[in-house]
Amino acid sequence: MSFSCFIKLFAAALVLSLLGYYSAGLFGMETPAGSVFATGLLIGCVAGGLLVALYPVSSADESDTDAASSGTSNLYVGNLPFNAGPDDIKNLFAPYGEVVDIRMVKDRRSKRFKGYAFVEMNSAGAQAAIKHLDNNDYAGRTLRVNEAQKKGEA
DNA sequence: GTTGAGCGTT
Repeated sequence: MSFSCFIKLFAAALVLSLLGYYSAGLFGMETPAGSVFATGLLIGCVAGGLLVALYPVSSADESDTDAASSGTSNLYVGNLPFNAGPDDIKNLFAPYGEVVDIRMVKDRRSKRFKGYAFVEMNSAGAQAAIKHLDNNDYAGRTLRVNEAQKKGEA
């Protein structure tokens, strides 16, 4: 979420700075290219800041309505192989429901995967995933899939 | 490139 938001901000700033650069060129300004690009960067930063100030409202509203309509719940997924990635988890849970979010827990210090993750998906799919994936063999290990205890979402 | 029970991070 935060990463995609940051990427969007960065992309918006970049695009708008280029826009400012070309618009300055359209005005026929004969200023040095460096200052023109600097002005474009300034415009891009201001516009990007405004965009980010407006963006979370609509985004939160959309996600809230989506979460409320689908009824998401998070699952605790443990005993995962260390070489598993978000795509593997997504592929595991995708057949049972709509996977909204995947958070892989890694060690805060070493940034390494700790072997368990949290998957947020719609409640029906969550129950189906628990029924089908819990205590099942995956890559030589017994998968643990249960409802998460904390950080629950309404 | 390391590890193996575990309910978390921005």
